[in-house]
Amino acid sequence: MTGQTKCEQCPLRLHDVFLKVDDEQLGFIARFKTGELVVDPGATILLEENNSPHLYTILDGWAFRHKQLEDGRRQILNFALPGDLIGLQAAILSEMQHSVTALTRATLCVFQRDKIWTLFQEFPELSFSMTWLAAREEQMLDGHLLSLGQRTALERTAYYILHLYDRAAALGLAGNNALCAPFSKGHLAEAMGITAVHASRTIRKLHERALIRWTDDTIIILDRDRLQALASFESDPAMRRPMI
Amino acid sequence: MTGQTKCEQCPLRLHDVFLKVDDEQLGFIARFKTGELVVDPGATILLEENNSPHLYTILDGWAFRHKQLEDGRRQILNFALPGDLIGLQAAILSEMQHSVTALTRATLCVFQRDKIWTLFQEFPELSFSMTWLAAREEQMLDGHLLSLGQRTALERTAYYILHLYDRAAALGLAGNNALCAPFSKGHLAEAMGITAVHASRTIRKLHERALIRWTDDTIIILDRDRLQALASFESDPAMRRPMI
DNA sequence: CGGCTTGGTTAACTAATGTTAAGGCGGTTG
DNA sequence: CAACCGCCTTAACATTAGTTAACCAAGCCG
Repeated sequence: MTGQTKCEQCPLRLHDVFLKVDDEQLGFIARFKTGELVVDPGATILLEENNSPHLYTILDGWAFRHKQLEDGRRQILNFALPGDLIGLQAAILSEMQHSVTALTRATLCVFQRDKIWTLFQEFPELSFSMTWLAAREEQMLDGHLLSLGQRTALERTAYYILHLYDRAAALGLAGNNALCAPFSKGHLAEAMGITAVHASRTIRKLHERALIRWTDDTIIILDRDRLQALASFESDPAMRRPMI
Repeated sequence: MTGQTKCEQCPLRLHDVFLKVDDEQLGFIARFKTGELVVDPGATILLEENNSPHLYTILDGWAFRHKQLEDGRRQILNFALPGDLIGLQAAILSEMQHSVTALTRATLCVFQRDKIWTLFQEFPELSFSMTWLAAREEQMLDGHLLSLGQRTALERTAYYILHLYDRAAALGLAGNNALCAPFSKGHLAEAMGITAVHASRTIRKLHERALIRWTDDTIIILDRDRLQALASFESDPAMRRPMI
């Protein structure tokens, strides 16, 4: 492993949301990791159709997965935070049907896709973790699908803010009802499947109802109970999770 | 294995969309399978919150995954066809956040969730297959998310019909541009996140433009090219896939 | 047979969301 | 400093989709 951050001293892994791995697994991960990638905000990490030989774990920073129609309409599928695995579809299905773009300056651990088979053969725990991560992404997408299909723009906005707040908070990136948002309102609109104009109207409504305050790059949840009720949001039980 | 269909003589597995497995793996699958479940149309296979000890593969019939808001608004997340794995989220994350309901009379292979760990330890190929299936479901959800977020009701309808036609056709359940649809227009509406009334209007428009014909339970694609263009649908490359 | 339910259709009307356009504000750059 | 750009906001207006309600047809059941 050639990157600057040694897996054995990974600062992210110290966080207690992540399950501990034994030394043997950690050793494999260290060998699996072939480098580190640092990207600027807005940089493309993975491009649809463009079959990348890499698999990544976000070590630091935010990114987002997105997909577009021929005419340019774009949908943000999900945001990706530290600890999230990126490029699994390409690695497993050998076909990437979406792109990934960095939202902030981000650091990524780079894994060689062709070693993934060794992982499955020699490390059942890590194979399980990989499936776990895929199943969890699926679960998040299920939630977003419910949101896009059934919630109104107002409910959707409330839901999405809570969703992101909770994910960030689990990593210590948000707390005290304050989320330092690295994304623009336009990004949020794209994730919710509404126009930026309508997102603006909708966010204003949440302000007027004194549910949130969004100034500069910080979203403050003023009344979580009412926000949750509006969104009919159910927070995920706190749960430790694997990280590769 | 106690079910009526022996894995070694599984009729579904004969289909050439499915990758062949060696005898050792097949033997494990046979032991992993603890029974067979036959359900009537409309029967609940898995219920949200209700932590089931089972994992299923659809052997025959159609089902759908869905999720609802407190007030009853319901979203169909995806349809499930023969060969699809059901309940992976519950098995891996020990938490089911959606329900699964049979659309037709369906036969399911029942697997014991607690044996899944043995699978990961002893059968790397099958572990890989499990991740493959999870990644593929994720990919389909990505597609639906793009659809709900960005396509109009008309485009979405065109997209969804093509999506289901292709999935069914890969299994020999559709062909010659005819799909024998086991779902109602209302189901399709729920999958697309529009009301049944609006779905009716939308389907009528597709009729008027001579793109499809939907009589009784059969959807006929009259002009695939134009339908694809309308939806800006890109068909998936034909690909063999694993089945457990 | 007759009434009931389910799924579907249609129309008229209402509400939600998209579109277009104009302008503001902060940051950057020549 | 001025010009410009990205991001956001607002308003007026257009379009899409949701709601309600009436009606049909088919299947089912007492």
